[in-house]
Amino acid sequence: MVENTSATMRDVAREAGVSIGTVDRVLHNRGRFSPTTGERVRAAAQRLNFLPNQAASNLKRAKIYTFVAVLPHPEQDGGFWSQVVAGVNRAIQELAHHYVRVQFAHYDRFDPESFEQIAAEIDPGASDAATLGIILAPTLRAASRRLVERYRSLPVVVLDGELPEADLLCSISQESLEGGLLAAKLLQLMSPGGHFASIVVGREDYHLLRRRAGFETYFAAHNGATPERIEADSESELLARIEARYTQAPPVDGFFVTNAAAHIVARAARGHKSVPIVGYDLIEENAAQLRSGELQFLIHQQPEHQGYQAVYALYRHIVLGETIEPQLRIPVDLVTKETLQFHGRQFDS
Amino acid sequence: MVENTSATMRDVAREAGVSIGTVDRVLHNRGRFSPTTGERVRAAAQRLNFLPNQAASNLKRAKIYTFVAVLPHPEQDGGFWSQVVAGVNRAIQELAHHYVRVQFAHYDRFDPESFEQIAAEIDPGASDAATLGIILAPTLRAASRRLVERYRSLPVVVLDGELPEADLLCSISQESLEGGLLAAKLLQLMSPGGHFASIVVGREDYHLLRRRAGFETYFAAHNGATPERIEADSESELLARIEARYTQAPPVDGFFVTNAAAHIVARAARGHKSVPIVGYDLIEENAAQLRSGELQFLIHQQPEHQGYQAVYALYRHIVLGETIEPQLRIPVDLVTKETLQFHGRQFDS
DNA sequence: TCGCAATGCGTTAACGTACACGCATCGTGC
DNA sequence: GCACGATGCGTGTACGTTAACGCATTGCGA
Repeated sequence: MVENTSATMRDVAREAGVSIGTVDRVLHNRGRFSPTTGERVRAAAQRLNFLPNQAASNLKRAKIYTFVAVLPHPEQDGGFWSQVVAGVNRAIQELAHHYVRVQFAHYDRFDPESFEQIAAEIDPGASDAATLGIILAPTLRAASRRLVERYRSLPVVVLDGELPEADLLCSISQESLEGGLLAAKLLQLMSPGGHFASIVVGREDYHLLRRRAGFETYFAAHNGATPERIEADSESELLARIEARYTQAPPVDGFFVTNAAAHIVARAARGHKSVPIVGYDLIEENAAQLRSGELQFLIHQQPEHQGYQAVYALYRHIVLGETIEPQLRIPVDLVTKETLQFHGRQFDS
Repeated sequence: MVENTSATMRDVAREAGVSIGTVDRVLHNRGRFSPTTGERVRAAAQRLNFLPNQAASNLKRAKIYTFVAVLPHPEQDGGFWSQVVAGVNRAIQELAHHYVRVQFAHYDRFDPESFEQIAAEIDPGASDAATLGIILAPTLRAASRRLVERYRSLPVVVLDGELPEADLLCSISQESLEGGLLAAKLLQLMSPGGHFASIVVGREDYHLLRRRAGFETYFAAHNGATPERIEADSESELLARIEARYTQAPPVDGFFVTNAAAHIVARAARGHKSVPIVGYDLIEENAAQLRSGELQFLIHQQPEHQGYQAVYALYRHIVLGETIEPQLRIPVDLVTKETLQFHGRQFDS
């Protein structure tokens, strides 16, 4: 399959008729060699298919790689972000001997000011403790864009969202359109011909708007219906809006909640005619309401996995120098009352 | 968070008042040290929270690790297994410099003889080329059990299935019950009160039987109905059985196909009244029928990811000496006609 | 008591790369 | 003709672990 015994610098040196010090300078482009020597060394490396041994290189360098994870406060969105943090921490554990350190910088998902503040604290300098890579949850679209722009030199991994037109190392996320399309199909199965509403909490979040777009696309293609839109800029505002909506006509036959706030919609629905709700994220409140039958379907987006993969993407790019796939698709993991039991002890009924 | 500068063997040696050679012998348990020294070294290691630096260890050892992947022929199950192979190959690529080699051993999923034959060829010896770990797809349950028993000394990673009562390093798989429960719920949404049938191709496959069990559990709990069972031992036999079934009463209102054979059921259904079909796996035929509307839902189980993770589980256990989670849950990734577009270029409509 | 084996433990040379040093050589300016 | 900087390249050591080697010390039977 793949040749296992790759050539070493010593081999290249012998092949090129120079010392391994020269090979090092040529391959790392740190001057002090003549053009002809450089050419000879590069040719030799090519010929022997030389690839540096990262283990050895790492061992010698023993430099500390600091990444920063820019995420909403862990307790926001019903603790959703703490699941991302857990995945980041698991990766840190595994990478304990690989000179990787991750700093957390948490902001308030509903306060762009707080984002700007922590963004300013990132140190992209050249010191030993300087930040070398960024993990970013782009719930605040404009501010996130500015962040990427500001630290243009640093690789950025975006998770749980998209940041179009930004220059990213990689984005890790579910396809937002996919979730919206699936939610639409499920709601239509549960209430054929019904009048539905999609809910976005935090208008700045591109990911949520795209989920809504997927949702609306489905109906546009299937029965030409236009679902209603409900928006809010905080969870308390959402609660009030849903309660108000219940007093108006026509009645809503089902809700698509584009983020973890489904439990709030279900709470507002208590005491009224029960309608199906499809939402996102396996946070505790949502799980409880799934179990009680107040929510029908949840789309889980494996936040733990996303956090874990984000750290590894940076690690593999920065430390190992590997090429990273620019997109990592997170599957649409559908959870119902019956399948909750397979999602970890904390949700066992 | 986590201390980054972990202690080295030299630190442990100083702390315990012995040489680093002794530390090595104690920590690797290769004799030639007194019980008291052993205790002192272990205590020192504990105190300093010593964890070996894998880069250094690997660098020195430079031994080749050979794994074997025991899988059905890639083209079986509509090419499903070639997707697993692709994931294995991706992992091999990434581990090119980490002294890992994987041999493929393919068997015929419907012929236990062929399994025994390749099983006999595994070399668990002590030579340099000896097999050090096994990746196994347990579609043939009894033979798989014998394989694990026979090479008891080797760690085994099972993927795309379960092998209860066997001593495994790790199993990577969707929860079979989960898929069955979800399929049942979807079919019931599509044909409320309908009469359904579950299909198992290859009675030896425990995974498929468990999926059926999940399916039947759902109905037992919800309306007390008992879905019908259809079985076959090859795809051609299945085709015949389904065609025959269409001539009998009562009509079936929906099929749950527990593996990739959904396209065969859909083919047999042509010309008859269309009923919903829920099946598994995003192979080409299934994707085409999903697009044409002959299949309604497919449960994708990320075969590529499973193959990739299987290699890494062995690598992390054998080469890095890490502790492996005994279960890796693969999410239930639900695909519909509308969301097919997000599953790679080959399925673009 | 001697001798040989077994046991206990320290020393040391790799593994492949990074990087600081330092020795030549050559060209240039005064 | 000498000093001096720039250029070219080799040497040596360090990173942390492994494992072979070999020097002590102890045990035990004769």
